[in-house]
Amino acid sequence: MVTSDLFDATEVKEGSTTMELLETDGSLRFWWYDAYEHRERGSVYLFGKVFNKDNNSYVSCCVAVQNIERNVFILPRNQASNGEEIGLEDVYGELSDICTKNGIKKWASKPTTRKYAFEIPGVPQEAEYLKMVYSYNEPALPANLSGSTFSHAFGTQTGPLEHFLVKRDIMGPCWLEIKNAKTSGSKETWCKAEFLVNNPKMCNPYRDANGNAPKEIPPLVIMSLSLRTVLNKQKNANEIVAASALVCKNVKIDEPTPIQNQVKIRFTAVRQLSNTPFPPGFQDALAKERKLNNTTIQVERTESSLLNYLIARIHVCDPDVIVGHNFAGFDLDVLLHRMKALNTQHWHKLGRLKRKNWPKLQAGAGGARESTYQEKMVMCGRLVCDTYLAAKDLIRSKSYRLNELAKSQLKIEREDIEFDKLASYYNNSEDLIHMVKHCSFDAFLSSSLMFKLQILPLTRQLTNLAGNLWARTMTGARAERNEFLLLHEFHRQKYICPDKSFGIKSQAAVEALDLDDDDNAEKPKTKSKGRRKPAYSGGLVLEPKKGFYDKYVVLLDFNSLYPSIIQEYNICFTTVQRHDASDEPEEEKVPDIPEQGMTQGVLPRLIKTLVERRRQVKQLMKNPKLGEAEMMQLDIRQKGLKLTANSMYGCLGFSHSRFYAKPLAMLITHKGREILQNTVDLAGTLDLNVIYGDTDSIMVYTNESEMDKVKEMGNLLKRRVNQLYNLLEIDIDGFFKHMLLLKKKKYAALLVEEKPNGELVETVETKGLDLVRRDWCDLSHDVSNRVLAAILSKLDREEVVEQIHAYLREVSAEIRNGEMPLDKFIINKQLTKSPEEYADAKSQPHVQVALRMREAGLSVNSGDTVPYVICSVENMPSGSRGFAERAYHPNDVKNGEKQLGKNIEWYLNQQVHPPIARLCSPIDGTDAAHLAECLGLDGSKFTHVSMANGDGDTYVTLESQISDAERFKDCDRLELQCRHCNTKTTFDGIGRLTADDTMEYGLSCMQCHQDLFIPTIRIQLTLAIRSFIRRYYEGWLICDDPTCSNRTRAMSVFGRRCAVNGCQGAMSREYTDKQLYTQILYYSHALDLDLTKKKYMGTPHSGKNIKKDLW
RNA sequence: GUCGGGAGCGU
DNA sequence: ATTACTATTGACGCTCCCGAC
Ligand SMILES: [Mg+2]
Ligand SMILES: [Mg+2]
Repeated sequence: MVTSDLFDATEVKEGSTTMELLETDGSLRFWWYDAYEHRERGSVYLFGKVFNKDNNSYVSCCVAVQNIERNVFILPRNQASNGEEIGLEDVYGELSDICTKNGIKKWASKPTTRKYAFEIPGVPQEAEYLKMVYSYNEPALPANLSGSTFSHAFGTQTGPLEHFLVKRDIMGPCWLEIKNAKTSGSKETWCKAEFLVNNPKMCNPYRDANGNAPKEIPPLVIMSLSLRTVLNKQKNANEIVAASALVCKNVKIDEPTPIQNQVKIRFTAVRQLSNTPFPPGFQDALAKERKLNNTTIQVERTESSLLNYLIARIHVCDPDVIVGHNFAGFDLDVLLHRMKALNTQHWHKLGRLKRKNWPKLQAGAGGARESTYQEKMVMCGRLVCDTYLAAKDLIRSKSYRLNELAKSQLKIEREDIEFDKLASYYNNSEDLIHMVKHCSFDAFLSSSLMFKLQILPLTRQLTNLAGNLWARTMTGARAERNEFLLLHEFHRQKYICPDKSFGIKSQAAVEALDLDDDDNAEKPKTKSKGRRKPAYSGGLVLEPKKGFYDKYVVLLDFNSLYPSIIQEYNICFTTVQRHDASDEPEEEKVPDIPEQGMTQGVLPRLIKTLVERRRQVKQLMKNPKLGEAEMMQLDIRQKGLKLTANSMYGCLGFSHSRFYAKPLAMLITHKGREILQNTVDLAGTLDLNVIYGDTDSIMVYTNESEMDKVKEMGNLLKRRVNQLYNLLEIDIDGFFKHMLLLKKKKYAALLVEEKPNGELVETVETKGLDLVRRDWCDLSHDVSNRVLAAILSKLDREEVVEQIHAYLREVSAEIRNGEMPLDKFIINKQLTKSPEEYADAKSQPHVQVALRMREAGLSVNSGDTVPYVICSVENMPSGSRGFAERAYHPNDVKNGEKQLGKNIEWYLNQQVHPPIARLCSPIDGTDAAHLAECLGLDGSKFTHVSMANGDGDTYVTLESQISDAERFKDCDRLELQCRHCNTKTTFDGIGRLTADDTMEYGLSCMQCHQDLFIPTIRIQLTLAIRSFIRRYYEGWLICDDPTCSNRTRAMSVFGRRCAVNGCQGAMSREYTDKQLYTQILYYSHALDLDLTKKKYMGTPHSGKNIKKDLW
């Protein structure tokens, strides 16, 4: 081993007691993964593992780094108010006074050059600062400090941990080489080994002889916890009745070892309920169970003894990671509440730092909501891996309860025990055993989930990229990760970074306040719940050409658009000029892109390295000889790099970020819109039919069925687009054989992929439809899926409609017969606040159900998904108070307490029909009314399309599906007067069938067969079109009730309701926009040369592009 | 139709 | 000597449902 020769064994004097832990040169090699800062003392406790050579195993270890010093950068003013020059001595003088006033006794300073590129106006790009160094033992300088000789003081609030990590360039969990580590006299932690370092510079990331960081990391001890509680209503406390743990002693997180192959230990502790003895036969049943499953089941009399047992086991196992489903939102707070109430000794063994004082706990029974910051701090030294939080971050699911995740991720059925009835399990021994096993099983499930979702490797990767705390990555703090990444990078480049703003107003807060003052009368900034009103405009979404496409659509998509824009245009804090001195009022102006020759900014370079590293990793992954473990490691790396690059943009626009830079975010989205629009325009010039596009993608309808031609068209556009940019790249993302495009962000398509062997594989891709949303029940999903499958199939359109109708009749009968299980009727909705915080709870089913659950003693918090079923209640209290009153929890319905029945008609009307109607809206041959009838519903509520379809949506209909004769049968023919014979005849288009069944082409009079004069045609056509447009805008409305003959142009105040007394009909346009569209389309077709050519495969004798002339 | 409230998909 | 404290939210764009008026 090569060591730095500056510090060698001579420096290490003590260590005889820890000889087995130190290296031969006396240094300590330590893999750290968590830290705790002691702000006032300027010390940081690093937690991690060291190798114990005595018994060849790793032990937990803490290194307390002391004497971390504050660094404050003082920016001198150019001139004093009296115009005199200011020297650093003047600044020093004023600073001395300020220090005395603030009680700072010892400090040092020296001039230092630093750069600045952030949002505080008036700070020069580069300047000589007075760098002030002093101990954290001394008081902090006030935030936003300034004086007569200096304008700013940076870094006054920076804590020791951030300072240490940034200065030492420590990027997440890694091996550290610690010199001069001393064994600490007093044990401050529960770690097996403990050291002190009195100089932070003694801690450095360990590099091997080649200057690389070692790849291997120590195995971790992972403990999964699961609790069972009973709500004591008198004391309003969740009391613990059982606790289970599953410990994996030797987890190599970089290897994909499934949980089955891990070395595991299990134990469970269960106690009596109050002072009632266990049910008869329980001890015998336990003995049997222990033998059968070879597990430890500890029986305790009281909650207090149960907790003592648990804490003791935790201490012995000394886990590095604690796993639990909703551990941070429930178990942790409950444990702390109970240990405090029962005065449990050594409660702080839950974490690894010894404590004298209790943190402030959450109000309430315990486990009511996410743990407080201080509560989480108790855990320091042990990482908390909350599978509930992680799952929310990593996957989309209908619900994030353990049941659902076990089923979808692990393919394991978990029994749904109703925790509000937990006490009843104490009635007999079988039930109690069952409950104990269930508790233990949950510990297993949540560990399994952790392994399956690869939570530890992924979060570690992200942490290593950003250089923050692993424990923070695990709680999901995305913005903070990004801050650390930038903090590290800008510090390396000798920039002064923006300070974290606490109470004081940040740039963003000031801005927000200004806005509020300006238009106070306007609507509040928050549109709904926590979601704010947008601060600037985002991606461009093209108006879709709605309809069904039965030939190939090509999807092209820019590869990570926003990161690429940052690189392409060199967008960075350091490059974009944005302190607009000229124009004060127009704050919303998008800044200009930096000049071409400007040196590459920090941000673009950062992104570039991320992208390049990802490319390398993906290259490595192509190696077929890779083992499973290596493949997994590479894939995690690749994912982490992508996530990190992509999150950069979002954080620029985040108003609470330290690196908030709205102008940069605005510039990026502005360029994004510009790029997409340019792409659309370019496609237009290539005669490609762009049917849709969203932010970074466009879809082109090829009107081709042959893959080769389709590819050719896609590649043509791809080539032409990519010529325009240096780095930015568009790529073909897929080919859709059929596609149903309903609305912006809502479509389904048949994706065709070519396998390496040339075989074509079709998969259905569904975006945004009700099908993919959890707030529609499975019944709705199932029916929609079937209908969608029919629509996307290659069947004749008529057959499709027939099939759909038949299926709907069949399924509605099935539903009415009660053949559907209850599960199919469950609707899931998330709570975005605590249930009692809803102002209008009465009209919201999920809130109603949540409140009822809470009343039953269940924990329901903000962020939980609430399942409910809409029932038909026989004796509704006077006045139908809305459907929310009829919402019940599925368990209540199952138990049949109040004889609840699913409200079949409600489901058919509200859950099945609307999504189906939306899916079928572009499909000819059916409509909402018809679909309703098939479902056995009252179809008359829906306007018949034959009468009027005033919805305003026009659909692309397929030339191949409908003959022109059919489509244009209701259109008025074009009447043209001939200059030669002066007769007015009906002109049937430039290609037409004459009476003797022969084809006739060209612009000639039907009577005298002389050529028609083009300007006359133009005038007559214009007049005709105008008359139709006028007819449309006259806006005659008719009632759709056949018995009512109301025809009016007056728009009712009741919207579409018919104004005639007693009439229940709805008003709709007599002449609809669809009719107008079809009419104009007819004229266009009648005179379109290309279409006529295609249609009749002939050669017209008059060869001019008539269409262009006329329009 | 408007406003308000509530869902959560999309990029 | 002890204690308290923030406060923890990536962005924007686009439907869809309920209710009152
Ligand atoms: Mg993309
Ligand atoms: Mg895309």
